[in-house]
Formats: sequence, C-alpha cells, structure tokens
Amino acid sequence: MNIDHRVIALIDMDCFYVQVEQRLQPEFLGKPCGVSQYYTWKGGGLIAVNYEARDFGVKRGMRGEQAKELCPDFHIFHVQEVNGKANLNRYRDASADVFRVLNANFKLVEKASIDEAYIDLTEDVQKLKDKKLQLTINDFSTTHLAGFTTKTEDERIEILNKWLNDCQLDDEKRNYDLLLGAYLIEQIRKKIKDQTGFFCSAGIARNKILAKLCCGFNKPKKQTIFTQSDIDHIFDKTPVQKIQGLGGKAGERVVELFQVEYIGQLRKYSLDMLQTSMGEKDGCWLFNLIRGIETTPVSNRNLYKSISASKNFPGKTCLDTIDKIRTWCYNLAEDVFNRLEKDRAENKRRAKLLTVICTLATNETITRSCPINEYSIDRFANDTLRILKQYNKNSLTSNIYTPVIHHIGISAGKFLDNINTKSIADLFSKQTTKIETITSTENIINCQEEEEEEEDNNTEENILEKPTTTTLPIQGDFFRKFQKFDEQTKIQLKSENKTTTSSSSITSFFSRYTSNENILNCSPNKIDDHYITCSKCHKSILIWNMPEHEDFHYAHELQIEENKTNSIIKSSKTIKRKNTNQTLDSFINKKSKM
DNA sequence: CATTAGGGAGCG
DNA sequence: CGCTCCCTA
Ligand SMILES: Nc1ncnc2c1ncn2[C@H]1C[C@H](O)[C@@H](COP(=O)(O)OP(=O)(O)OP(=O)(O)O)O1
Ligand SMILES: [Mn+2]
Ligand SMILES: [Mn+2]
Repeated sequence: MNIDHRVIALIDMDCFYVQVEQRLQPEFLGKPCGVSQYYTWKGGGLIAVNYEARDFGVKRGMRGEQAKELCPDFHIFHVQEVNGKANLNRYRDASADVFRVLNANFKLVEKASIDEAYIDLTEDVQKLKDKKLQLTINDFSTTHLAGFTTKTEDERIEILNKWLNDCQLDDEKRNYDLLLGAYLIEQIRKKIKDQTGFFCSAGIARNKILAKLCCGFNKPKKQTIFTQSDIDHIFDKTPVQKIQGLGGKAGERVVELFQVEYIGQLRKYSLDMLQTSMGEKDGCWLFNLIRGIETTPVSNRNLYKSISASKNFPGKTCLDTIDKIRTWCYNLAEDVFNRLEKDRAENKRRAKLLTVICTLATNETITRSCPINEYSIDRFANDTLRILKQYNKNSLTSNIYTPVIHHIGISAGKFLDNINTKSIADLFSKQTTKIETITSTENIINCQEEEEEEEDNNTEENILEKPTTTTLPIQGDFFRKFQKFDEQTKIQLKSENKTTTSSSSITSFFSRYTSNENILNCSPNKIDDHYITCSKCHKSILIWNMPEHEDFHYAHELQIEENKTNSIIKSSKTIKRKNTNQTLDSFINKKSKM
C-alpha cells in the first residue's frame, strides 16, 4: 500500500465537556454554556465553551464572571469535585461511549485525546469501492471542501455536486477515495449522534496532519475534505502555528529562522536548509509535509498509557505542613487508585511504575519514580509522601515543610498485561532472566507491541551523530559542522516524526549561570532589544536564533554554488538551542505568580 | 491564581 | 532506564 494513498479521518467532538453536561441536563440545550473548574475564584476557569456562547466572544480560559459580562445568560456547569479536587471521570466515561461506537465500526482507531480519534479508512474505502455505490449529494449533507468557503447551503450543494460528479466520472485526481471516506464518516457521525447523543466534526484527508487541520475548517456538526490539490493554496494561507506540532517553540523557530508567516512559504527552501535549521528529522518531516506527504501511521492504541491525578496549590493555598501534604497525597492517591482498579478489571493489566511530580516554591519541578507492587491507596500515598519528604529542608520532627509546595501529581504507568497470550509469552522469552524486578524491559516490549515501530532505521546513524561535547552557545555551529567532515554519511531520509527541540543542558546552563552577559556574547552586531540585524540579509533576527540563521546562510551559499555535498549538511546535526529568554521569562513569571 | 490531564522525544 | 522538556486537549 502506498502511504500517500491512505484515507485518514480525524473526528473531534464539538465543545465536548459542554455536550456531556447538556446530555445530563437537556434543558440547557441551545443555550450559551460553559464548563468551569473551581467556581470559588471568580467563577472558575472555563475549560469548554459551546458555540452559542462563542458568538458572544466567550473563550476557553476566561473566568466564569468574565463570561457572564459578555453574555448575561451564560450558564456555567461545574466540574465535579471529589475530596476537594476536580474529577474528570464524567468526561472520560462519555469519551468511552464515543470510542465504543468507533471501535465497533472500524478496525484502526487511535485515541488521540479525550475527544478525538484518528481513523485509517484505507481498507474500508477499498471494500466500499467494490459495491459501486451511486452516491448523491444527499449522502453528504454536512460535507464541505477545504478549498471552498461557501456562504449558503445552496452554494455548498452546488459546489459539492460539481466535485462529486467530477470524481465519480473521472478520478484523475484520485479524489474518489476521499469521497468514499467522507461517506463513511457521514455515516459514523450519525451513528455517534444516535448512540451517544453527541455531535462531532471531522476532517478527511490523506494524512493525519491534514485531517486534523481541516477538521477545524467547518465546525460544529460538519465535516471537511482536504484534497491533495488543496495543499499549495491552503498552506499559503495557513499560519505556521496551526500545524500540529508547530504550535510552540518549534513553530516559533520556523517563523524566526526562515522569516515566514505561513507554512507554504517554506516551499522555496531546500531539504538541506530545512534540516540545517530544524535538525535532520524535523527538517525532513517539514519538507515532506509541505508537499502533502506525512507518513505517521494511525496507531491502534485505545488504552491510556498513564493514569494520573494532579493539583495546583497556587499562592496562599500552598502546602506548607506535612499534615496538609499527607492529606493531599491521600486524595490524589485515591483518585488514581480508583481509576487503576477499574482499568485492571476492564483491561487485564497492571501499572508497574508510580511517578511523583511536584513543584516547589523554589520553582523547581521534581519528578521521581518508584515501583508499584500492589494497588493500594495507602501505599500510593505513603510512597508519594516519602518522596516528597526528601525535599523538605526543615527538621524531620517539625510539621513545617519548606520550601512550600505548589503542585503535586501522581502518575501510574508502565502497564504490564496480566494475561499470557502466546505472543506476549514469546516476547518475554527473550529476556526472561530478569523479570521480578519491575524492570522495564518487559514494559518496553509492552509499548512496542501496541505501537507501530515498523521500520526503525535512523537509530544507528543517530547514535553516531550524537554530539558528545557540550558546546557553548556561542557561534558554535560553524565550528561543529567542520568537525563533522569525516563522518560517514548517507542517512536515509525516512524520519517522519516531527517534534521537539530541546536542550536541557543549555537551558540549565542559562538558568543557573547567566545573566545577560552570556547571551549578549552571541551577537555579532547591534543589540536592539532582543533583535540584531544580520549582516548578510539585513533582517532582524532574535539573538538566540542567530547561530542557526548563520547556518541558514551557509546552507544557502552552498546551495547556490549548486554543488551537492549533501552529505555534509545533512549529517550535521544542529545542536538545538533554546529560546533562553522565554525560559527565563516563564521562570520568573511563574515564580512571581505562585 | 488557568487547571488537569495526557503523549512523546532526547539526554546522559 | 529515569528524568527533563515539549506539545496538545
Ligand atoms: N486547556 C485545557 N485544560 C483543560 N481541559 C481542556 C483544555 N482544553 C480542552 N480541554 C477539554 C475540554 C474540551 O471540551 C475537551 C476537548 O477539547 P477541544 O476539542 O480542544 O475543544 P472542544 O471540544 O471543547 O471544542 P471544539 O468544538 O472546538 O472541539 O477537552
Ligand atoms: Mn473538541
Ligand atoms: Mn479535541
């Protein structure tokens, strides 16, 4: 099967938590509503807002009170509280209702979040083809085309009808597959509505990124088809940050380093240039993406990989005594315990690792793990407490805890199946020698078993290229590049996962030691706030992006000389620098706020 | 004083 | 592996 010939759908529930609440209290259907947590503080923070309320400008993240100002009839549902803590089980259960419908109707369904699923429809579409259905506009009553924005229903029908006839008569553009996919999704959305009461929207495309993107084009209660011929003209107007995976720092890097606003503007850059700036893997992923190619498979995972409970204790609500901390350890442990027991009964598996996360007044976040030998509230709570006590600077006899705690989280993961199916037994046999010790080998197997992991090239090369030196963040990239000349080259461009740019070493370097002098050293030219002017192109560049920007010119020059020497650039893995300013900012902001 | 989740990659 | 950082709902 050609990876470009897949049919992928992304289904996303409309204002999901609100619909869950409205299903319980139908008298609020049609009225502007939202869901908030912790209503004591200014009406609580809204985590979901329905479309009626959005018309008034109410948005997620607003306070309940603020929403009331914009929309006096706004109704606020409150997340259930148990032991003084938000409990999201109602939404998890509603999510399970939806996924039961999906899993009953499709083979390959990936739970991407509490309210969305990717479905690989490729096979279903092929089967449907044999039936030679005569489809009409009535089979597509909520379908839109990503390439056309229609103002009226008549217009939608006119345009869709034309397209429908086109691809049924002559499938030169291979759009018929997408049409059948859209047909299947119209059906399943109707089933979801009938069997759960919930409305949803969907995107249908040839890969996950496009399906996700276009799902948002027409909401609520609608679905959108994104054809391959839409790629160029839509990407030319799609802000970089709208692409999943580029909503954060990676997207900022793209915008800064290439001086672009829309993802389509990257088309003029060579693979080498993208890789030089973004790294081999991400550069390759971007290069393909903007040509409509993205090969991340829909995985078959239906179950959670971790079950966690956490709570913030901002400002004066901080935990400053052992007694308070113990109480919250128990509250969180109980929530996790209840969900783990349910999970064990339903899924015949047990979590083997407990991870405790806390944020202290010093603004450090600490993460520590310990094995789970038995599901028990006491044990979860006491393990958590024991770990937290290790960071108490006060005397062990005192009830006072310093520094105060602003966040605690407990997470259970590393699930191990109880039942020895043949395949699992086989997998175990390989490293049976050390089972007892919760060690992770088994867990890895477990993970890999449910995940794709089909072809796993790159590892060898990556290891070879791992930069072993801690480079100072000072115009280092040129230097490093030449150091790498001798490296054997090749490197199959197969990598397709985007994500992450991180560099903990550099971050901590800055957080710990610097003040501006170190940062200023990076900049050859003039400092104008955080920007400097590049001597080559005279554009304003954020100073911490300057080294990559220089790489960019370097790559550009090489390219202009039309020589290949691909290997050199390809094999140079950029050490990713961090947006130091932002790191420090958030450090300071958090500190001052908490 | 946005909160409470959850998934994943890279580093040592 | 454990842990940190990143990205998303
Ligand atoms: N930042 C958040 N914090 C806590 N819960 C969130 C957050 N974002 C989303 N959720 C929850 C509430 C949402 O109803 C649910 C699904 O999110 P999402 O699909 O992004 O929006 P939505 O379903 O409310 O509206 P939409 O119709 O736009 O999809 O997840
Ligand atoms: Mn949604
Ligand atoms: Mn969603």
